[in-house]
Amino acid sequence: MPRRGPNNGGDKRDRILRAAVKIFSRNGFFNSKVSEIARASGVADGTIYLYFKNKDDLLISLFEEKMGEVVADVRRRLAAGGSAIDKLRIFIENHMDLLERESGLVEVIMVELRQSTKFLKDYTPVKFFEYLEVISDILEEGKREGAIRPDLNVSVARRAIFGALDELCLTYVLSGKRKYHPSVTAAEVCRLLLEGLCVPGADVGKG
Amino acid sequence: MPRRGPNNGGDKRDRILRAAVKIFSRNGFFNSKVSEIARASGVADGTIYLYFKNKDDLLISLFEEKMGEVVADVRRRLAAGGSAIDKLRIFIENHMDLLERESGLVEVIMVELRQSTKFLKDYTPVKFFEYLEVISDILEEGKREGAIRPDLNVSVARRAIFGALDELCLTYVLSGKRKYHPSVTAAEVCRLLLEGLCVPGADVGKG
DNA sequence: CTCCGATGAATGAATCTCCATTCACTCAAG
DNA sequence: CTTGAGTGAATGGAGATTCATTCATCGGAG
Repeated sequence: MPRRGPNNGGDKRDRILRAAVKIFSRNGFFNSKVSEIARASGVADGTIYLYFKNKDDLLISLFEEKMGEVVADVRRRLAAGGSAIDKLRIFIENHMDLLERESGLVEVIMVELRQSTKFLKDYTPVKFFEYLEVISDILEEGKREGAIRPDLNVSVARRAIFGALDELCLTYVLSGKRKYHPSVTAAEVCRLLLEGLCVPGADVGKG
Repeated sequence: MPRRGPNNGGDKRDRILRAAVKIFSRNGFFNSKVSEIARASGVADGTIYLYFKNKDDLLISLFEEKMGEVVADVRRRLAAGGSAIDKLRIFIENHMDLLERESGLVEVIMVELRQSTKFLKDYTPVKFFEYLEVISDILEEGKREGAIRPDLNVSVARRAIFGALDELCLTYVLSGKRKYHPSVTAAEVCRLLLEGLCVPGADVGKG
């Protein structure tokens, strides 16, 4: 009884997505076979095409749906309140911590999103932009509170912050997760971003 | 006379590499055909295999040799002297400026290097590490001069700096080079890195 | 209640396309 | 004549996608 019948339990689509995360993160999109994903999700090759238009669509759905969960989750954590600086800290810690909770997903996003954003025609990474929005929101709030420089260019800063975190996650993953534990790194980056590289009060030659 | 004969002028290998940069940056590694690169470099398909072991090797050679030139070039610019802070500024401006001078190369490195570092067995991006070394050297020098916080974790900071720059370059490229001119962005990032996000003297709640 | 045809989810072998790589051959130069 | 760089058509393998087929389930008829 548990094997056949239409839409056996309704979890097939999700099983496929989860398997895709695993396979894509292990081999990369181009080196992953649809048949591998089928095997890993306990489904026939053809079944994947009942739920996704094609291999590209599988990857895009993965980005949007899983990234959507990540955005919703971090928004929930931030809603708890606190100052903008607190929130930035929470955001950063949460980002680095994703590596432990959802390492496969983070790896796929880090490594494949660029490729896809650049080469897949008519794909806009909507949920990824939302993630960047979360950073903007925090920075703007910080300005209002007077904690963050009012002349900060938020749209450059949010990219810089994301880029820094992303690169550090990548380092962690590529090192076989041996160097720089996420929580240690998070603290270090927080300080770098908040205080900068210089010794307090040093003349930096503005301009 | 100019068409036939062994190693016609000795520039074939370089023509192939240059064409590869163009094609890979346009289509991505996996969507590029070896025959396209052959056509673009005015060479037969088989000729490519006289100079490179296979398609992967072509990409790796491209990374190492072109990146090597980039490293040598930035080192030359930095040798001029100045304070560590000046040098960091030069480094950042140079990095962002590469997008104008060598956009194809920068795009290939940004988009393909991650894939390759992660999935190509036994490939260590030596020249890329050297590029990171350049940042470390500047930061260490800054510590010695007393301009940079002595407790800064250099190996986290250099990755964060690279990541920030890389992401900003990517944004510029993906926006069709319409948003955030490199030189403007460079100035903004410099300030972010040197002074941080906060208003001077603000309490950040260290620890 | 039982039987039967309709439905459509699921399957996975077969197909179809694509492309990296090879290699038998060409020919300029020494 | 010999050498070997260069060629590009042919090959072989891979893997995305298709589709004819299977079978659990369901609803209506008897």
